[in-house]
Amino acid sequence: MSSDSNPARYWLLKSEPDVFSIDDLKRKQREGWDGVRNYQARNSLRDEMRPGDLVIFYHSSCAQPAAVGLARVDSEAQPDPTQFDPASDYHDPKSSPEDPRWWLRQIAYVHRFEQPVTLQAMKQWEDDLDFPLLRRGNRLSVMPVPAAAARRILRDAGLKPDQWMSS
DNA sequence: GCCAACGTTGGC
DNA sequence: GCCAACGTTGGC
Repeated sequence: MSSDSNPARYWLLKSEPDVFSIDDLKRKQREGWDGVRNYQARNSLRDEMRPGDLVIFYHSSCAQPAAVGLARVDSEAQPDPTQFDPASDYHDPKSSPEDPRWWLRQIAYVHRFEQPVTLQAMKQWEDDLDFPLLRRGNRLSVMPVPAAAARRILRDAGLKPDQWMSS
């Protein structure tokens, strides 16, 4: 729940569907979003997200890059345990449990779009709405989504307002 | 598979 | 602190 003066924010999380898709999240219902190893994305995860914020789930590096569903931030920041695991691809020997470098959030499934909103379609918007995804060369895997862009995506995905507003 | 864009690393 | 080299991302 959020007050008018402190509205929920919107985020976009990229995932390669061959690795972890919206259907995987739907099946598991909740997932620790681990493996983020970029400082800007880390700062969003650790410092800026709040439980209850909505997440646009985006499929990248695939035949049809697109926003494919909705999720919700479902925890405070937690140290990403993969950074301490020498067997993990995400192991970071320079990090320590006393001063973790990488953080994650639990993400809860909300909805799988019946109509994905493709990157191609978003690029045809008459205005990029200051959406970082549409900026040239963008590589962030965790990014804020301006409210106007989030509304546009949800509308184009065929959702009505009462299907996504938190209650 | 190509390659533009960007982040990180490390020598100096 | 600069910056060239290198690695990664991700659309195409």
